[in-house]
Amino acid sequence: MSTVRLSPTSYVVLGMIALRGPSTPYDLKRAVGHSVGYFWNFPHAQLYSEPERLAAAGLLALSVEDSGRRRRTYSLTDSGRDALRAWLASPTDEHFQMRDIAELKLFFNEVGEPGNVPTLATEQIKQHQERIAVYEAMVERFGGDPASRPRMITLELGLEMEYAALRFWTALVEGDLDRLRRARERSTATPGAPTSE
Amino acid sequence: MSTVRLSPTSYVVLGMIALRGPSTPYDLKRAVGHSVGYFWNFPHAQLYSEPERLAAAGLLALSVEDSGRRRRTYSLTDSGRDALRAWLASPTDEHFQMRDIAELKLFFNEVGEPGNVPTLATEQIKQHQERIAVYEAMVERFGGDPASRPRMITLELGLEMEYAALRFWTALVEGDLDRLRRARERSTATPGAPTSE
DNA sequence: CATCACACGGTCTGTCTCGGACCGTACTGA
DNA sequence: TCAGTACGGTCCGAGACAGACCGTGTGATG
Repeated sequence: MSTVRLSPTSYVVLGMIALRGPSTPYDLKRAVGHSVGYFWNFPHAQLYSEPERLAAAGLLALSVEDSGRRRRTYSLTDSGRDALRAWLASPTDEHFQMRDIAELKLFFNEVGEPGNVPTLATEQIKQHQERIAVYEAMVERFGGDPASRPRMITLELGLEMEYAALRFWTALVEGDLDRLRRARERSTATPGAPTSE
Repeated sequence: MSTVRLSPTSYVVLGMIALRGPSTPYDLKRAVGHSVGYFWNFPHAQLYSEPERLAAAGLLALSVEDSGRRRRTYSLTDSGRDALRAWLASPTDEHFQMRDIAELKLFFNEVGEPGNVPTLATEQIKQHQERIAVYEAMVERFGGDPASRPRMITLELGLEMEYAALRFWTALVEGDLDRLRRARERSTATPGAPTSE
């Protein structure tokens, strides 16, 4: 019941249980696999340790069922729901973080062979196309279901990002970054002044 | 001289030293701050411990200078350069990872108040605009310098991503995700088949 | 009926990562 | 001479992470 620091991972767990109802870690593991997992990956071991922490903090309630195989089912307590709601309503200060090995390699490419870049770009184009196809398939499968509609919205963000990357690597391999730049400026209704901090 | 596992962080260190020449951790800290740091953040403490590991593995050479303040200067060894080059030439298997708290909140928003979403979106729009302004300023400052040109290219990727996010949140707040979708499809020369597997 | 393979459900471990608090040391200028 | 502040660095505890590993049921097979 002591207070703990809640990390994003904590909120993923709370959130998943809020959306799905009482769940075992294994349930979470599978559910995460084809939803949040796409844009916030973490090892499945966390889905066993994290609920334990949250239960210790009183945000989840544990009920152990022992018929046949041992199963720990966690459900949201009132204070768990409160914590989640408070987080959802709180301002988001951090900017998103990208971790892109390809971008790193590009940054340091001067040190290596010039030939590396086209290869890299070609790989990336393929990967992003594949990922786009996966996302599109998900939209196709679940897009019709009104119940899952709200969660599908984040897919649009994901797609937008994938396309952005795809356009970049394509332009790079075609040596046409300027056109990219121009298209970008055209596509956005004038971003306005940077609202000096 | 024993072998170590090289993480992306290791390559950031090797890469920075390759680009800048011999450096102290503090140099790296500052250099990272206004370059790689934008798309691959890590705590500065790593910039003290990581070079040590790399030196132990023979990829960096340490020279301690003791005039006045103690300074550890690391420089690239041949095998360090080789390791970096090999990495640059190696295929990149992992997809990029995003960590976006705002996206998480959006995903779980059904659980909270409906009013949260517009607020969130507005915040995000502002943040992305600010970040775009920072990037543009960097382009303006360094874009003219041919020496730093290669490294500027990654800024284009960053900008492309920022604009993608900006467009998404803008569309969301305007309730016009469909237009976003259509614009996306128009903007890309047909992505082609997902190249099975 | 025995047993084997395999999906299920879960645990554990060691190593790295992450922030952030904290601490001397020089230089600067009042 | 002293305070303030940039410099340069260390340390620590909590979490994140990958991945090896392990019991348990179940259905197929001989």
